[in-house]
Amino acid sequence: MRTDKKQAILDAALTLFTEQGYHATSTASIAKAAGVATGTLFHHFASKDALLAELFLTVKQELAVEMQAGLKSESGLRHNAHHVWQTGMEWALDNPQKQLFFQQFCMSPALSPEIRKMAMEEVLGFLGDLLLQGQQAGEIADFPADLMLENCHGQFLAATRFFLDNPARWQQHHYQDAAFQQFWQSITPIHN
Amino acid sequence: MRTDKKQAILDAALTLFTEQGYHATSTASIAKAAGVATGTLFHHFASKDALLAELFLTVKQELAVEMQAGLKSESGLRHNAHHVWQTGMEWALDNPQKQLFFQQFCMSPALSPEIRKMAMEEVLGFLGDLLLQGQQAGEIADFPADLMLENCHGQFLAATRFFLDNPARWQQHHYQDAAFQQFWQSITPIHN
Amino acid sequence: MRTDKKQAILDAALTLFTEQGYHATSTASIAKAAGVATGTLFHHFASKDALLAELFLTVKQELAVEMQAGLKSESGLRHNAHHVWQTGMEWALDNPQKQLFFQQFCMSPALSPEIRKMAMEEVLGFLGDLLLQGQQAGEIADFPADLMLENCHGQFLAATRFFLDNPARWQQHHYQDAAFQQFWQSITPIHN
Amino acid sequence: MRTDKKQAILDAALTLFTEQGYHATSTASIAKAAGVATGTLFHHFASKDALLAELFLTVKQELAVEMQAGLKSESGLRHNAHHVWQTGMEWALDNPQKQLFFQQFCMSPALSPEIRKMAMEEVLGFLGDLLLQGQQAGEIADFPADLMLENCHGQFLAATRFFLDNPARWQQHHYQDAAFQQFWQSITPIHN
DNA sequence: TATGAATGAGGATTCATTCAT
DNA sequence: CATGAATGAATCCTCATTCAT
Repeated sequence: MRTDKKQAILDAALTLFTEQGYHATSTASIAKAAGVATGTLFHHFASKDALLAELFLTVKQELAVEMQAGLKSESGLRHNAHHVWQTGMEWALDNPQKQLFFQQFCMSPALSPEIRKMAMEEVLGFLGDLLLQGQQAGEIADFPADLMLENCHGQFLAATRFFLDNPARWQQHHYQDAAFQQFWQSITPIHN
Repeated sequence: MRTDKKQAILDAALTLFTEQGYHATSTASIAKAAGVATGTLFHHFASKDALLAELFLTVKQELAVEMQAGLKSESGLRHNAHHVWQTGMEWALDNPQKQLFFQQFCMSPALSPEIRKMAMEEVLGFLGDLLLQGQQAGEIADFPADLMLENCHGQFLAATRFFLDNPARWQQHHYQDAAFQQFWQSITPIHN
Repeated sequence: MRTDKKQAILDAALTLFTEQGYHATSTASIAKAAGVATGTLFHHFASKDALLAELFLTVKQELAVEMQAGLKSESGLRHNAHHVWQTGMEWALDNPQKQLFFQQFCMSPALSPEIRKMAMEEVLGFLGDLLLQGQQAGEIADFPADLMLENCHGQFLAATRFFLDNPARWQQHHYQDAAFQQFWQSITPIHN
Repeated sequence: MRTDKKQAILDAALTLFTEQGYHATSTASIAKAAGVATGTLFHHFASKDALLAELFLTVKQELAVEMQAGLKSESGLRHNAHHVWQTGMEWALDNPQKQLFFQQFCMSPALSPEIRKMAMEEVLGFLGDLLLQGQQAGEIADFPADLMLENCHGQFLAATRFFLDNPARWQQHHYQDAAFQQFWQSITPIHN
């Protein structure tokens, strides 16, 4: 009951920001959609910017938690990589709103660079570790880690974009497999 | 002399939209930065939206022209792929403003979907042809073409993002090579 | 303990109203500065207006009490006049916050005219009596009483304003003397 | 025609600020009273604060010009002093709105200290010169100049306050005379 | 008494667009 | 073509006040 209205505001903002964009969404419309008064929004968030920032961090954290959940250190690297990729894709397809939100705002100047960086490190941090372990084990190609990380991120965004635009394809196994296969090939050493 | 002011407006808009975002940039500030009166902007563009659309198409076309310039049908596929990739990267690094602009607006709801689609097909069209030829020749992996195209786009965006953020890396050959290598591995058949 | 919080609110309001003005000071900021919850303010005062009114009357009364304290009917008029002037000045300099508050609000439309008039008569009432006695004794010039009263008030405000702006001057005796001397000359019969 | 609307805004602001106070007057109401759109106000003034500042300086300058108009260096000091006092009083009574405005805002925190100081020096500057000349000629009492200036200002404010509150008194010559006489006595040496 | 979340009307300011010059 | 004053709807945010706890 304490966080009821605050959560309602976050939910409404997620939908509206994603559908209309940050600037095109008025705080009044968010409040209305959340079923609260305009003042209430500003009781919980210092400003519209602060609302966006908190929303972004919240969503990003949710994905991060999800992806790290089933990692097992005893499994092989390929297995773990596939698990992370698959979990991420499924989360994105189960939460299209959130993925579209993320897709849109991870490049937008509406979000302050600090928040963007903070959110990125939260998710990409553990991925970086995975890559490094793989390189040491010789299972991952020996490209510069920072470049690879950015590339992985780019492929993940592209894949979710594609399947969100063409949901029917997600049901076809060779599409699912191709998406991961392409990703995996790009980061593994050239033979095998 | 005829298009002097129009060009000045386009230039100013490019910079301001990129730095501040579409909605955060007022037409008045664009006019001021371009050294013209507020009214002048509306002599050359029907609306702010129209200005953005024209700017986006202009920039996109510039990149498309650049990338297709040196293609030679008699060269091998890998050669041509590398040429396209390299040309694209160099254009992006030579025109950071434009690349950042593109990066930002190709996902933004500020741009109408029609314009976005129009621009995309202009660039990705010829790339799609390239991929198809490659698959028929067995030089490109047999993944679904639409998925691959999206993935290529994603990797290109990721690479430019990386090198624009870390310009010094572009001078290091192993970074340049790794970027292309990762891309190339992801689309070629399993290396045996 | 009963009036602890009420007094804290009055104190905080005095400071904030003086520094920022009535309308620029929110009740929330007063409550915060007083260390109480927003609602508490409205348990002790019916409204923000009522808080200002009570504060004004309180401060004004304090000055009135101070000035009348040492009056002795057996002393000469000049002595008593000097006593009142000096006491008033000292109070103002010892309570700069309160004097500034008074200075600001005795002309402001934030205060209802009734409150203003009530407060004025409280202080100026006994001064009017003093002046009248002096005129009857031939020690005070024969100017219209109402005009003189306003003039005295104006000179008092001017003097406190001056010494509050230039505190160091108050240590110089010829400044202190000159202030009173100017006041005294203005109300005594032509010196022959 | 150029300054038509700007002047209308200044006029409307003068009336409304004086009657309701700065914060209690909305920019929308000023625009409405001036017969212009809300946006127009902000086309001519950067902010509500800037409008107040410009208004204050304008009004103050008008008084300053008026008071210095008929000064003649060949006239005696008393003559000039009376001229300045009388001119000031008449201006105040002819422009009650402006005098009330000034009365209210010369102490209000709504006005920035810099603007206040600037305005004061404009008016009080030449008065300071007059006083100094008088002291050198032995016609003005030898009180500290800065203190005297503040005192003169205070008496002027008090007198205009009185006559604006009691307009009928201004028709009675002994009231007019008494006001000046009190002022004059306060600044002249003790005998004569 | 005390609290502080909730309210929603109201306020300052911005901005795309128009139009008379 | 070019100008820039004018427009007024729309926006973000504030704030005095209430009330359930």
